[in-house]
Amino acid sequence: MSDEVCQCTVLHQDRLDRVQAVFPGLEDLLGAAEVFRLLGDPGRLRIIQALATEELCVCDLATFVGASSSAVSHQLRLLKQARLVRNRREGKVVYYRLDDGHVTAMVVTALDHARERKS
Amino acid sequence: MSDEVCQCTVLHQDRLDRVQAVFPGLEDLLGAAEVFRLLGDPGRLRIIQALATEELCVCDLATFVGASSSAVSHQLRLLKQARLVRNRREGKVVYYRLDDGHVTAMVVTALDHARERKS
DNA sequence: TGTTCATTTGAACAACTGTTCATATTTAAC
DNA sequence: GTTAAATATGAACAGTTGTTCAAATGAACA
Repeated sequence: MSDEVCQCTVLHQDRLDRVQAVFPGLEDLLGAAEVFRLLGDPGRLRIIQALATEELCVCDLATFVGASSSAVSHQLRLLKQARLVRNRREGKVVYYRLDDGHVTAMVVTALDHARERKS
Repeated sequence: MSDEVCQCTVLHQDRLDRVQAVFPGLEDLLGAAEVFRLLGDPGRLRIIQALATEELCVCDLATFVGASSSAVSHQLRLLKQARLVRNRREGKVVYYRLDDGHVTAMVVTALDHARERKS
């Protein structure tokens, strides 16, 4: 987005003031956007949804979403960086699970929205 | 993602069966992913966050996020298609607001996550 | 040590996304 | 009708993203 400003005369400055007053920190907002961005890919969301039910290894996930383990591993790395998933190693196998309940809550809400607003 | 399958011998078929059992419809999952994708852009999320507080017109939003009204209008069209925002026209001005409470709930949760997991 | 398997990582490439710019609408006021 | 203002839309372009492919870890076991 650029820094261009429209030359409207009907700007509602009072409303913008109220919006500014409750605006979260920019850092937090960017963090939230990053979480949403990661959940916004169908493949990753399928991974997340699977992990909401069971702890699974990379191979399980690759089979489940029908992708290469390399692709899944790349995605899991991103999800881990954003603290959406945790992992533990057991021998050669690495198991992944959701990091906390925030993710599940958001997925449930998004599914509700999608179901109610079906066109 | 391709259709490649890994040749693991330690697949946990029982776990995958349980995951499959509770899996939502593919259509719903794609809808949820689309919602997340739209929330995943910082500019759009800022728009959403502003609309969570006040009903605003395109010019207000353009000023607030520091973008052209054209750019904002493009984004609002996407948000409207996904039923995330509604609009009403009053003369030359079009006012936008959130469509329902789902969005606010997800944003609050994502902000919580971002705040708790700050590295 | 050498081998095998699960996973990870890096680079490159195709596909997608958001902005810009120019051009339409739509409505109100003259 | 004309003009002006707010918003919308289409095409094109730059930046980003996800996958693939090849190569590299890390761990068990003979």
